[in-house]
Formats: sequence, C-alpha cells, structure tokens
Amino acid sequence: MVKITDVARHAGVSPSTVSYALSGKRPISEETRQRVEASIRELGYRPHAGARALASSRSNVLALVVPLRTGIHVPVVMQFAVSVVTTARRHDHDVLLLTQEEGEEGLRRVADTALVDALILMDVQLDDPRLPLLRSLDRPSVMIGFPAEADGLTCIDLDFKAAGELCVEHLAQLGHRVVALVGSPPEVYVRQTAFAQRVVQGFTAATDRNGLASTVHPCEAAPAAARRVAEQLLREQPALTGVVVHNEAVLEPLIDAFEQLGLRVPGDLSVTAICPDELAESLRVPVTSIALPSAEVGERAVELLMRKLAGDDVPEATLLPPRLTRRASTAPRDTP
Amino acid sequence: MVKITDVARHAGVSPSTVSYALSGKRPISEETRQRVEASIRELGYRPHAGARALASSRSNVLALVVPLRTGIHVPVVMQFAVSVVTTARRHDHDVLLLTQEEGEEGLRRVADTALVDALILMDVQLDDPRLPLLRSLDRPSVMIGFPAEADGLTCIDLDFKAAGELCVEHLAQLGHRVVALVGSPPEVYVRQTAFAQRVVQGFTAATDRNGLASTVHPCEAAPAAARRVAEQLLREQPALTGVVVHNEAVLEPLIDAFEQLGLRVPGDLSVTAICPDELAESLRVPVTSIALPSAEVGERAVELLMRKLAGDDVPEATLLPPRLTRRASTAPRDTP
DNA sequence: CTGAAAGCGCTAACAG
DNA sequence: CTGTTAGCGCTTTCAG
Repeated sequence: MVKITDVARHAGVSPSTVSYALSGKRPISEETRQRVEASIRELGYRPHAGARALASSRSNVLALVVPLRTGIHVPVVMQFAVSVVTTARRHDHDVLLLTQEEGEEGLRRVADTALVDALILMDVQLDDPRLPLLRSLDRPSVMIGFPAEADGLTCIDLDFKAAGELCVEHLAQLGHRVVALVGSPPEVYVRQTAFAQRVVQGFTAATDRNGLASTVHPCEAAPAAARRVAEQLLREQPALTGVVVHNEAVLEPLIDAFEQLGLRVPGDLSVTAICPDELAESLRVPVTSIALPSAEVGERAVELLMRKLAGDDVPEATLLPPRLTRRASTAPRDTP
Repeated sequence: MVKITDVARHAGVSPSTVSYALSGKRPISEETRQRVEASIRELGYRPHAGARALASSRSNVLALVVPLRTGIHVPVVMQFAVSVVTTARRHDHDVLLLTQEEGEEGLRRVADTALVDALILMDVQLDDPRLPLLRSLDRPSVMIGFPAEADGLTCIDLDFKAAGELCVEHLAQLGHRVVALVGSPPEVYVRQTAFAQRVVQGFTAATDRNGLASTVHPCEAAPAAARRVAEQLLREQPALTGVVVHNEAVLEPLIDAFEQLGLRVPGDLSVTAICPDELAESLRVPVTSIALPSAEVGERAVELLMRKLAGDDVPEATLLPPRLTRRASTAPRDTP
C-alpha cells in the first residue's frame, strides 16, 4: 500500500505538504502542487479513510435511515436514496444505509463511534421517539417530514399546505365552483406525519379565497370506502365538478366509482391528486397531480447537512414548493 | 469522548485487555471481563470506528452497488438492499450505498481507501466492464447475477433454469400436454444477463422430459406484441392449454389478449410466470409465479462475503432454488 | 510558502 | 490469563 510518506518522498516534499495539497487548507505554490499531483498519480496514492477519519475526526460519511413500514411507496424511497447518494458524492461524502429497524440504538451507534459525521432520517412521525436522541447527539441531522415539536432540529419536506392550495387554484382556474377533498384515512390525521392536516388547511384556505363551495372527506384505504365516498359526494353535492384526492390507495377505485356512477373524468368531473407521479401516470385516465419531489428533497437535505457540518446556521424548516403536472383528468368546466 | 484508556483505567486493567474483552480474540477471565463490561457500560464507551479501521485494517463496512437502469423493478432492489443491511448487521457490519453511476472509479475508490472491506454488486451484465477491476481489487466481492466469464469471482442468483423447469412441472402435474414459453424481448437473449437463456433451457428440458409439446416465443415488451404472440399461439397450437411467461411487461396484456380471444384463464388456459410477486398478485387474475427471492439472495450474498473475509473458500456459483406460489391462474386441464 | 513532529484511538505482536 | 508498547496512516499544530 502506498502512503502519504511515499508520495512525499517521491515528490521531494514533506508529508504535510502532500496533505495540504490534497485538502487545500493552506496555500501551496503552483510548482510543488504540480509535483505532488504527479507523484500521487504516478504512485496511485489513495489516502486511507480510517487514518483520515482518526486524524481529522471527520469520516466524510452520512447516515441515511430508510423506513421499512408498509404503506410507504417504495420507488419514492429509492429515488430519494439515490438522490442523497448522488448529492453526497458531489460533496465528497459517502452514504451509509441504515434501516428504521435498527432504531435509536443504531443511530447512537453510528454517531458515537464516529462512523458517520451526520444523519438523514426519512419518515419522521409527529411524535417520533428519536427526537430527543437526535437533539442529544453531537452530530447534525436532517429529518424528512415535520414532527410536532421540532425545536432545535432541521426538517424538510414538500409544502403540503401549498400543494392543497395549488390543486384548488388549478381547479378554480378551470372554472370549477364546487369542489371536494378526499383525504387520508381518519387515523392518519391523528398519528403519523402532519402532512395530512396541512393539505386540508391549504385546500380550505384556497377554496375560501376563491369563493368555492367545498367539503372535506377522510377516506379509508379500501375500494369499498372509495365507493361510499363517491356516492356520498354525488348525493350531497350534486353540483360537484372538481375533486382533490390525497390518498394514494383510493385514487383508482374512486375514479372507477365515479365513472360507474355515470360521471366521466374529466368530462363531468375534474380530478387532481397529491401522489407519486408513477401512480398518476399509470391510471387509465392519467391524473393531474402534485408529486413528492423526492430527488429535490434528497438533494436539499444533503445540502442542509453540508452547511451544518461547515458550522453554518440553517433554517429549522424548509418547505419545498409543489409543482403540478397537468394530465388528462382535469379540464375546463362545461359551462352550459 | 471516552476512550479505551479511560475504560482500562476505570476497570483497573490494560487497554489491550479491554480490546480483547471486546473482540474475544484471546481468553479473558470471567472476573475481569465482568469488570471491563461494567466500566464500558458505566462510561458509555464506544470504540472509534476510524481508529479501529486504521489499527486493524478492517472497516467492518460493505459496499452495496445498486443499479439505476430503468427496467429494473425497484421494489426488488429495495428488498434486496434491506436484506443486505439486515444481514450485514447480524455480522457486525454496516453497508455503504453506491450507485451504478459511480462506475468503476467508485469501486476502486471505496476499495483502495479501505473505506469498505468487501463489495456486493447488483445487476451484473454478461460482459460487465467491472469484471477485470473486481479481479484486480484486493478485497473480496460477490455479484448478483452471472456474467459470461466469472472465473475467480463469486456469483449468486436465482436458478433460472430450475425456475423454467418448475413452471413446466407444475403445468404437467395439472395435466397440461401442450405448452408454450413467452420469453423476453429478442435483444435480452443477446446482451444483459444470461438468465433468459437459462429459462429457455429449463423449459425445454422439462417439456422433453415430460413428453409435452412445446414452443418458445421471444416477445417485445409492448402490449401489441403480446397480442400478436397470443394470436400466433392460438393459430399454431390450437391444443395449447399451458403458458409460461418470462416477461414482466407483457404478462398483463398477454392475459388480456387471451381473454379477448375467447380463452378463460385458468378455465381454458393455465398461466404461470417468472416475475416479482407484487406483479403476480396485483393482476385481475392473480398469477401462479416464481419470484426472484431478493431477500434470500441478499442474505446469502452477505454470508458468502463474510466467509471470504474470514479466509474461507466459497463456491464460485450459487444457484438458489426457485419456489412456486400457486395462485388463481393455473388449474387442472379440462379433460373431456 | 514549507517542514517537523505530536498525536488521533485502537489493535496486535511481544513478553511475561 | 494479562500488561507493555509499537505502530496503523493521516492531519494539524507549531515553528520557521
């Protein structure tokens, strides 16, 4: 194995000069830098990661904790992970993969052994048990999602309130005057993340602002429940022409139910959703939707961590703006 | 930060004794072990990963290289990754996540800097450009899939030949006498992995053995192609009652085509597939299938690496036995 | 702008 | 069964 002293000897400089030439932490004359770089290339020198970590107390590794819970859309997790790895590499860092299963002990382990410099946690719950631990660790972290009480921590996620608003604005622009939100199952509004409530807030704010008639309907994640909600909507809001769906599991059954009840999408009813693009694209009638921007969340999460590692202050909360993709399921209201 | 000398002093022993108590690499009297463990717990000692790696030349980290190519089923990759992490943890190792995108340079980097002790590569191609590199690295690796020339390397995958056989045996046992294989697109038989040919070999061997009439049909990954193949099958093999599908993309369209042509599944035609369970389960008629056992592949891959790291010899090729899950798409042949 | 040298915290001979 | 000690390869003061 070729080491820094070998390079130093070969280049006719001291080991520290090689180190500084590599890190750029102090000025090196152009000429010596050239010599050092040539020697490095010629000898095929690679600094030993462990030695580096020991001497510098920086491993240049980030931990990424991925969820295992069912009900989480796998491609979204994967997209996010890839984006974290790619961005981390741009900043000369690697990524250690941990599963939620490892729990708090796993986080403590990789942090306390200095195996990683910082942590990224996905799928953060409202009352996440890892919050106190994160606060106590001596390394920075970023959470995807917003817990109930995030003081002193750093969070990032899609701006779900704005997403709810954007769906409504889209429908309003198309001329729709009576709209409904079909939301997550009731239990989601209690535990889990706060995003469900946020969507409702945004939806309501926007319908009020635009003077639209509106209702909100939590919905179980079962086709039968979708059917019931569809029937109820038609019964209670016969003038309904726009629907926002924030519930991946019932999006397809809901549209099926509407069509079976004699409503064409988008002819009679425009439908927009907050769901992964994959799902929105794959339906019989591709659905106008707002996706969780996983790649962007991953990238931004890493960049927040890099700033924290550099000692900079970062905002506690980062909300990413929603982007709506128009597809076949929304159309201007048929104005008679 | 509490270090090994702190623990040693607290327990009234030498640092090496603490080290050996932790590693078990030499006998320690029950009594001192107790004292050391108590001190460790009391002081909350965590060995520094970098220092360990430097002194022992073992990082206890494995690299996992995941593919990004489209056409790879994401949940399978994820399942595999989770299984690798879980198994690695059982062996006191962590997992560094790399993307295919990093290429050969990435592999060289993590190996040469001693950031990882060993590597796992997914999605290995027949003529994978990384093969020579893997042979030249000073750390062991395991590949998921079989390249054309794997001498000196270690591979593991589903036994696709046995999978082809098992599908046929299943149909034969149900009384089917005339069967067909609908395979991958023609180009897959050329490049990519060898598994497509293996399936054909197994299929043919088993039909011969069982005295079944059979044909093989490569098929493009498009619904129209599926339709054409379905029509061709009915025209050329009117007595056909069993089909094996090894082509995720056309499984659903193919079944649709058969039904549109007046054949009930499984009433007139039994269908079995080699595809992810998720897909098989999600179809209108759940399909009897053989899945890629990703969790098992991941687990076994890690175990192979552990044996190699321990200096043991391991087989170059490991073929995992297929397991068939019966679903609604296969039934005994209607014997008039 | 560059060198010398003191660690970083741990493991593994070597010695008893 | 346990202690002493010499590194592992790098970074970073300190000194010039």
